[in-house]
Order: sequence, then C-alpha cells, then structure tokens
Amino acid sequence: MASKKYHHGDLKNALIQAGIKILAKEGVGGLSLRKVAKKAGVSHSAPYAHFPDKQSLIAAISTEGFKQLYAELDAAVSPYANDPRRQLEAGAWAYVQFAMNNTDTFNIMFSGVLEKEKDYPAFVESSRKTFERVVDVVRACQDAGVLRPAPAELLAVSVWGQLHGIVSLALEGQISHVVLDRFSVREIVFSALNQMVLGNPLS
Amino acid sequence: MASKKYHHGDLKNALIQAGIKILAKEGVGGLSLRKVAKKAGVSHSAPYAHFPDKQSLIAAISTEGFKQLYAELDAAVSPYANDPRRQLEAGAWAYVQFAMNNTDTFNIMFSGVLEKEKDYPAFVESSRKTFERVVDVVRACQDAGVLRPAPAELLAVSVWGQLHGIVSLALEGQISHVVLDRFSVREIVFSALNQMVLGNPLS
DNA sequence: GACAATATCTTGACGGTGTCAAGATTTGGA
DNA sequence: TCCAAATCTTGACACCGTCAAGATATTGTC
Repeated sequence: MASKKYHHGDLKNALIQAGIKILAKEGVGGLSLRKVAKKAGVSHSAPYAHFPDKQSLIAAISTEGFKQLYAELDAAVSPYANDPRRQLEAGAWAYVQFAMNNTDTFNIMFSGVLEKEKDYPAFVESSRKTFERVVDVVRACQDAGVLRPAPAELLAVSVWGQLHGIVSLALEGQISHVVLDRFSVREIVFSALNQMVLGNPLS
Repeated sequence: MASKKYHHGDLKNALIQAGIKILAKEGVGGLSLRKVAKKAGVSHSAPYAHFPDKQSLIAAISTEGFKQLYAELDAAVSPYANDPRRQLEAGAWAYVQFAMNNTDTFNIMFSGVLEKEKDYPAFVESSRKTFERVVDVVRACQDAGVLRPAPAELLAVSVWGQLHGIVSLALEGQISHVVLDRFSVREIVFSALNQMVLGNPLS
C-alpha cells in the first residue's frame, strides 16, 4: 500500500516499529537512527521530521514498551478480579516474563539509556499508568489481608522493586550460579514475594 | 613524574582512572575511547595496546566499581561484627549510597552496558566476591534470628534484589512523586527491608 | 655492551554515527 | 489557485571505534 510516494504517510509509527525490531535483533548497541531510517525505507535524516533527536525516538520506543507491559500486566491480572492473591502472583510473573522476553526493550525502559525521562510526557504517563495498575493490585491484596497494612503506594514500590531487582540482576548474569543451579527464576521470584505475603504462600 | 616519555609507564591504569572521571562527569553516553586517551595524554589508538576494545575498558572500569562497592560495603558492615541486625542495616544503606553517589558507575556495572560479562574473569570475580559478602551478612542474620531460615544464597538474592530494584527505580526516576513526596529514599528502603526482618524493625 | 624480539605508542585511514543546513516535493487550507 | 507548512532528500560536519603500518622504547639473551 502506498508503496513509493514521496511522503510516507505514517513514517513516525513506521520508525518506531522499525526501531523495536532492530532493538530486538541487535540490542541497544545496534540501534541507530540511520538503520531505523533505512529499515523504514527513507533517507538517513528523514526521522528528524518526526523526532528532534535519537533520544526522542528512544523515548517513543520505551513508551511503546510501557504500553505493552501494561497490557500484559492487565491481561494477566484481570481474570482474577476477586482473588487478589492470584492477581499478585500472575502480575508478578507477567512482569518477569516481559523482562525476560523483551530484554532490550526492558533495558531502554529502565536502564538509563533514556537520559531525561522527564522531558517526555508520554513516557512519564505510560509509566505512571503501569505503576497505578500495580498499586491497584497491592491495594486489593491489602484489603484481602494478603499484604500487610501500609501506604499502598509505598508497599507497591517495595513489591515492584523486589521484582524489578531480581529480574534485573538475572538479566545481567549477576545471580550466582550457586543459586541458579538450585533454583529456577520462578522459584527465586516467588520465594522473595512470599516474604511479603501473609498466610498461604504463593507458588 | 615521568612526564613526557614516549612510554607512559602505567597507561593501563591511567586509562581506567581517566575513564572513571569522564564517566562521572559526562555519563555513559559521554564515555569514548578517544576522550579517555586524550585525558591520559596519549594518541587516540594507544588504548589498543592495553584493551582489545571499548567493551574491555568498560569491563575494567566496572571491575573497579565492584572493588569500591565491596570496600564500602565491608567498611560499613565490619564495625558491627556481633550485631547482625545493624550489619544488615548499615550494609543495605551503603549499597544504596554507593548507587546514588556513583550513578554512572553503578549504571555500567548493572545496566547491560557491558554486553558479555562472562568474558571478563576479573569482572565476574569482583562481582562474585561482593555477593559473597552479602551472603555473609545474611547468614549472620539468620543465625541471630533476624532473617528467616532459608538457603542463605537464595535469601541473599532476595535482599540484594530488593535493594537493587528500589535504588534502580529511584535512579531512573520511576518512583512515583506520590511516594517521594511523603517518604525519603531511606524510608522506602527500610520499609521494604523491614518486611523481611523478624522482630524489632530496622530504622 | 650489542642486538633482536617484544611491548608500547603515533599516524593515518576506514566506515558508521548523530545532527544540521539547504533544497526538493507534497499536502492542506485560505 | 496559490501559498505556507509539513515532509523528505542530499550533502556536509565532527566524532566515534577499529585497524594497519610504522616509530620508539624496553627487555632478555649472548
């Protein structure tokens, strides 16, 4: 469709999608504006009509990552609307899965690749929305006596941080083989989460 | 000393130190082999006599970071050899402080900048040694009934992961202002750690 | 001490990068 | 219809990592 017009039609999105693919295939180090442009079939500086600089494209890709993360989180959690314990379990695992299945996207979202997050409102908003979903689950767990009483947002940072830390260390190869030889990532994650859970443990 | 010889004398270390300074001043994005070389007073490809490539220099800088982290951790923990609870408290806070005072070093150590960690034995060893120190503290806490019984390495991953996750999110600006308006990073960290601690809370 | 092997460092080149300026082309609104 | 704005191309610039060739210093051996 619209194969060879001078104007692309939807270049901005095409660039984002091309960027996502290159990121997945070649990693953060392999992501260049020029490759993205070539993949989208335009000249090397066409992207500047839609993004003021490379950071801005990275922000857009990261934002897309957050939307996907939110969607997967929500999809994992929604089926258990009246079972907070399972919501916590499913949501946590969805987060870990997302990180492990989209290593490089996870990286640009969370690893300082984007230098001035605050400058990108869409990024901030999509990340805020994701956090809100976590807070929802935490609050439900508190109401059901699955998590201890505490300011929900504070507890949410704790839970999210726990997941985020473990999966980050795992992706970095920083988890000792002494541990990895004996436990799966799933076991490590749930072992950690269970420290926070009151009553019956997760699995 | 030895100001203008053709041979530098200790270029390898000079390059690492120059790299550390540039990293601290200009961030990961500003770290280039050529700048490092210039700062050390040598030509742009002199580094190749000591490092096969840029990744290798990054590995050396990261290794230095781990040594510093280990030193600070050890210094914080050692004074309380017979008070495991305070060891945990002091060690945890030292970790967080290191991350916040050396943002960019922390970044290259843990954020996927180094792509094949396994290829750098010194890096792996210095990171392993740091983890061992954490395990020591965790074991002492278990013996004293401060942390629950469990495989010490597994619990150590949990504790380390918790700290690492929270401080990583904080550095990325991912912690909601709703939380930051009400709690300091120290409060967030200890609130999280206290979920793991049996008996009297930390502070 | 002489000399060869080796380690260290310089110079120069290559392709790839982000970014900018100038100009071409297309689109949309007055 | 016509012009302003949006979009895209071409060409240039400085910077980057890396490599090859050669200069210079150090070290080990006789």
